[in-house]
Amino acid sequence: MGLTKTQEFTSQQNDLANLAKALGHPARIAILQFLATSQACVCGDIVDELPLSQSTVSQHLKELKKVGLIKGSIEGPSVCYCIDNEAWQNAQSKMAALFEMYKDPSCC
Amino acid sequence: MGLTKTQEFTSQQNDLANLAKALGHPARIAILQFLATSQACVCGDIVDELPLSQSTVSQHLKELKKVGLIKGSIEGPSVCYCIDNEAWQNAQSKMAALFEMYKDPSCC
DNA sequence: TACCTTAATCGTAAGATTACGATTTAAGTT
DNA sequence: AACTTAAATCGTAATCTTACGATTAAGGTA
Repeated sequence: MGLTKTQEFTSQQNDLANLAKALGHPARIAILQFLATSQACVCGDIVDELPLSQSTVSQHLKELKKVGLIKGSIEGPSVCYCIDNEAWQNAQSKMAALFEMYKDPSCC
Repeated sequence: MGLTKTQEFTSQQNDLANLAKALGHPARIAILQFLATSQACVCGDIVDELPLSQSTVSQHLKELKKVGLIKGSIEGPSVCYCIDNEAWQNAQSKMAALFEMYKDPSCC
């Protein structure tokens, strides 16, 4: 098959899974870390920072844009990328909420 | 190709990506939520809780075991599943650390 | 021993992901 | 208009993922 049974789960579960999926590649983690630690917007020198080709990096950026974590604004001939603050906060709290569901181990 | 260039990234980036990947499916989110909210260990009635076949659920459980988030102990004819407290705490702080890298938006 | 239950594994099909080179698109420059 | 630069998209190949039915393995019961 190969296709997830999305409709069988809640939208919260799907949202969180999609967010996690977007974080599920070291290149995308690296991109986010790079954007998070750079003070200003980054005008596309992300390709030079990563050990991947331009087209592959562009594909990863697309994935991150899809879940809203980053946004790109056209700045002359290049594109400036930065983290979307609102989406970032939202993702942070959603992920935190998952981990906070489990507290002390009542057994095992 | 289809294979991730793991060796080109740091082990921290790979670890976090693998963790996120494990969370990147609504069924696995559902399993974790189920285990997290149930007080005691769950003796394999997870299949009944999910809209998936027994073999598919078993496969998802395997993925979660692979990253250590859950563990299963044989209890007679069935298996008791629960969240691995240490791995859970570890995952929580790793994920939190990622989100804490970005603070206030310096631009955009 | 034969039977039943529970869960893992096998085999397989459909589809998604990752990666790259090549091409296209868009904006600025000469 | 022709050229350069930056980034998205296209086309494609290899591999991974998701899902299910069928089978196997392990443990308990009649």
